[in-house]
Amino acid sequence: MLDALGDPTRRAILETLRTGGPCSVGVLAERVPVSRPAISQHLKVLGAVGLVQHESRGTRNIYRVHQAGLGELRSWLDQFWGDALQAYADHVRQTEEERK
Amino acid sequence: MLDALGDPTRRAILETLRTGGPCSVGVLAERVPVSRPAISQHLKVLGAVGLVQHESRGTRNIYRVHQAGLGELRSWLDQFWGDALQAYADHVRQTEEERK
DNA sequence: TTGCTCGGTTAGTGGCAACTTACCGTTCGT
DNA sequence: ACGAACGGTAAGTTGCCACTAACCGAGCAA
Repeated sequence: MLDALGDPTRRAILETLRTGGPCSVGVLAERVPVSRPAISQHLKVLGAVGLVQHESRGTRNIYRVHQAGLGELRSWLDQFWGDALQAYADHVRQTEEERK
Repeated sequence: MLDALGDPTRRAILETLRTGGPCSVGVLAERVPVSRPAISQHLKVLGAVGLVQHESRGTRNIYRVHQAGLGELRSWLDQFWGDALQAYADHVRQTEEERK
């Protein structure tokens, strides 16, 4: 998930799909400065983690961003946020007690 | 930001700081299966993007997760989410009109 | 069917980044 | 002041991954 978002090219693909709406692989290859096979490989990765969804229309595949992956990221972030605050509070309390 | 979160070892460091609370570099090196210099380098990266904060206490540096970076990630995610929905709605409306 | 376009797959290469080893500055205890 | 512990930095190596070139299958039009 975060591994998928770690690559700048994959983020550029997502950005293109976000701002321009769903489009085909060929169009993506025109807008993102890498070859078409590279686009395919990145779309495979993005699809595996649920960040992208595709729909066959004739010979061309239309890709769009998929909210499922974004939702997973959001819940992960919320959990991380809460736990970090909790752990920090615990740590403060613990060091307070050690000071006594 | 997302580049920093793209590395598994860095996520392990954050996970350790999250669950165990703030701790020193040496302790982190014990809990995460990499050498101490590697920990230092990763902490440098995490600190550069505001995901981690450190505080010198004697010779040892205590690191903890910093909410600033998490907040930035959250706002980015929220914006991305909204724009994706908007772009999708636009695309649906556009294809509807093309169908006529 | 034949030709054409679109796109996924494979093989191979190059570059980057994560890791370790060695070194050095800093700070505390004795 | 001396030694030890802690941690950041430099240099060097290795492994992985992003990329391209070449190939192949699938669907549409003539």
